[in-house]
Amino acid sequence: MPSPSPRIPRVQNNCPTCPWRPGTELSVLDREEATSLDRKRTRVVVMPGQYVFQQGEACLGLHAVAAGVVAIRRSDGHGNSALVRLVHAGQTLGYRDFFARSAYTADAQALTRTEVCFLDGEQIRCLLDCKPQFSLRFLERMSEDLEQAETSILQQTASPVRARFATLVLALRERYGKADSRGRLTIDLPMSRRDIAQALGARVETVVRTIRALEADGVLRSDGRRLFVPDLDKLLDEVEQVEPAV
Amino acid sequence: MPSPSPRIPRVQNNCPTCPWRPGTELSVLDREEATSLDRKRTRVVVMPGQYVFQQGEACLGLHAVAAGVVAIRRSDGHGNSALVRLVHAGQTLGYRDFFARSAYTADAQALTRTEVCFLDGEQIRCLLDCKPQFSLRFLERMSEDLEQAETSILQQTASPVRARFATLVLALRERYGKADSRGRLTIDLPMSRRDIAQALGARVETVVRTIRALEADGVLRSDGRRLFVPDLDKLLDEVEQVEPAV
DNA sequence: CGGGAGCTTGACATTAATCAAGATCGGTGG
DNA sequence: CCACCGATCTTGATTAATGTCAAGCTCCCG
Repeated sequence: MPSPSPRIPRVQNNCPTCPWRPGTELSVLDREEATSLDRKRTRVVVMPGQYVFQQGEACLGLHAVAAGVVAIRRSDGHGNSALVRLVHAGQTLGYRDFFARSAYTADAQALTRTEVCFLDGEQIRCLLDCKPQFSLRFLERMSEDLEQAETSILQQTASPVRARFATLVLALRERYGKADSRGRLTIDLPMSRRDIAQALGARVETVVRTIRALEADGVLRSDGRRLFVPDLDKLLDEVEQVEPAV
Repeated sequence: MPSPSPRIPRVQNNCPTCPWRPGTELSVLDREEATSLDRKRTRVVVMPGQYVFQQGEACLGLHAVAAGVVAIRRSDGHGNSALVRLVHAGQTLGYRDFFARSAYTADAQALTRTEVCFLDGEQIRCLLDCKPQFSLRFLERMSEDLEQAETSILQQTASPVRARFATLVLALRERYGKADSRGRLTIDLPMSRRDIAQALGARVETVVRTIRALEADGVLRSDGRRLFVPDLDKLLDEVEQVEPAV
């Protein structure tokens, strides 16, 4: 079933029984460990536009998204910023700077109403020390993120905005799309034009025009944040590059 | 010859006494552990242009660069590729796909004559399991790499090629530059124009013109792979963006 | 010497950014 | 309920940055 989080699961208010835990790095913890982690856990509700953390703040532990979507942004001092990644319900958040023992080097901004648990750093470090599999899970997780970051670097120079947009839509499909019986796809984008632009490394105007162009070519139709994709293959074609035959 | 790495240290042919080890993630190993790792260690010499590993190959362990420089490249199937990072003597190599338990997702190409040790995966996994600090060191290392990758994503859209080139040169300064008594800098780039272009996400022609422009503005002089920077401040200024006063 | 790879330059094409209005949407207070 | 407001989205005209294509050049290596 392709509907990962249309309705937000009722998240239990403690770690040992948290329905998200099996899917996270915390899955390797036993009940006792989860319980002790839970004791110092705190949870906050973050409204759209608000920040879970911001660049420069001290990183004192790990976050876990219980509901909602969070955008990770990097910005320089000149008003430029890039949306580096989305973090969804059921994922841990802000582990990078925690492991680097540095202050936050990115902003985490809620895109929707979001609930976030905060896990005490000292306890996490303790678990990292005595539970090798815990570290290993994070090594895997960070590998994925690094892999995606590198893909994104390559794509930014190798593909035009149009193809990058298509790639983004396809990536969002799994979480935010649903197909009808005829295979036609509806995708509710979790982000604004501005966010899309920052994720693609382009300007808002360029994103809008790109969407128009795709509409003109019958690849999709767009209504605000809702996209209709009548034929997935056409969208997939957009990702491909023109390559002269040998 | 432009002597890329001034003098290559005489690297001992075994892990426990390897002069590089203290600076790597392997520094947390005790003598015994290093010795056992050494038993299955192999070492190869890789000539410029040759690959330590290539995209798609199975990843069976870790590499460690004993001498030389290795470029990590990602490429798509259309002849595009990006140079995502350089790995220098004294650094481990290829850990990302090892932790992800996947085949290599990048190429590692020697830029100079390079010597590389290969460490058996099974032994590494064993150490990861019983030596928490070993994993932690890799978590730190990967954090840095991820941080740099994200910086690079931002920079690619936030700064023009000229500023990106200046940033690259400044990053290479520490390893490949030397200053004379008057603070004038000479930097021997370890890479070709093509490599520079791929690191900047630009075309070779654009890189050449950018260097010309910097010469015209007196920021540096260039002779093949050798750069002269008469005034470091001017180069630092190139990294800055124009920002209107408040 | 000769040949090829890497480097350089020029002319030109193209993508995407910039600047400048509008249009639309969503919330808020009258 | 409606009018207004700011934020977001859209569109058009223009420009700037970079890519593309096509030569020549240079240097190293056989």
